[in-house]
Amino acid sequence: MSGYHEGEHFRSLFHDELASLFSQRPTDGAACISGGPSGSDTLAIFPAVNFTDVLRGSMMDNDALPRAFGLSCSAPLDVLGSGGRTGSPELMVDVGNGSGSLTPAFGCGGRATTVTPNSSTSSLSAEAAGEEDADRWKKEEQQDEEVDTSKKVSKPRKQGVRREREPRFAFVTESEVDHLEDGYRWRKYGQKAVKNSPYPRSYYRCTTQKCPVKKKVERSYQNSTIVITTYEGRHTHLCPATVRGSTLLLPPPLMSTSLFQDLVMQQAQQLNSTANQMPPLRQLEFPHHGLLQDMVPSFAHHGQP
DNA sequence: CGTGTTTGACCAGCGC
DNA sequence: GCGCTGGTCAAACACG
Repeated sequence: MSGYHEGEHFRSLFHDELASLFSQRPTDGAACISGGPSGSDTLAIFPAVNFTDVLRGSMMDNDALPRAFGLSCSAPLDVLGSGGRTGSPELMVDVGNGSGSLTPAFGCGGRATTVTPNSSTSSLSAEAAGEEDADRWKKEEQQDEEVDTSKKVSKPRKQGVRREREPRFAFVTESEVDHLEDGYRWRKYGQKAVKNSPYPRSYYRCTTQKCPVKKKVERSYQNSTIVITTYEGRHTHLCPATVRGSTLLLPPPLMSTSLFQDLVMQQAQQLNSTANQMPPLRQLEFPHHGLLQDMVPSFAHHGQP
């Protein structure tokens, strides 16, 4: 779809932040989980927080995630779609500096982050493109209201049906593989060249019937080892990898990556939903890998509408 | 044959 | 109006 011109600004910020992130040298304060896709490690970067605390806290406290990203709890989250808008609300993380910059999420609040060779480094922006979408959707709303009387569309478009606002979450992963295994099955439906980037952007759709989730995968033009995965929407089904027995059957890297992404998405979605609607997730135990299995039953609940 | 990928065409929105 | 760009579609193709 169009209207992503604001996204160019976002992408610019995005890449700048990435560049600064990966140019930083390690210190303490960055939490991580090990294990990653395709045999590499995944580091989940959080600004000056301990991931264990994030997870533990998040299981018990809806403010944990925004705190983890250095967001003030007073105004960390702006749930769009509340202004009389229909459809699912958009989760937008206002990073709190008023500029829409991703600095707190990626800049680690002035702290550096460990990135080891051979490692895959992941960071998350819950609705990284929130601000752009806010504007875009306002426009779309206007267009929706104007309804297609003037549009000459060869293909029939749903009339009178408002597009639902899907939550979007961007993951930044350092990996040599473009399409990171995350436990879900995806069907590629498009690929486009990205402006100012030698790397194309791939479009994937969840293959599960009626599941609206899509994701975009592209590489950073500044650092070809960085893969930016943007998820849009929420799964209406269980993770196939989880359903197939248990994640214990998955190789550890896959397991942790999937669970990590699931976890963060879950958290973001949980933050996005009205409080207390979701069943409480079980407390996690970290960093014991084996205890990750305890997460599985909990995650079996998420993605449920 | 079912599933997934590739790829060119198409559409919509924006800026000039 | 035109060109550019992001996003999607769908036919052709590949593969197990």
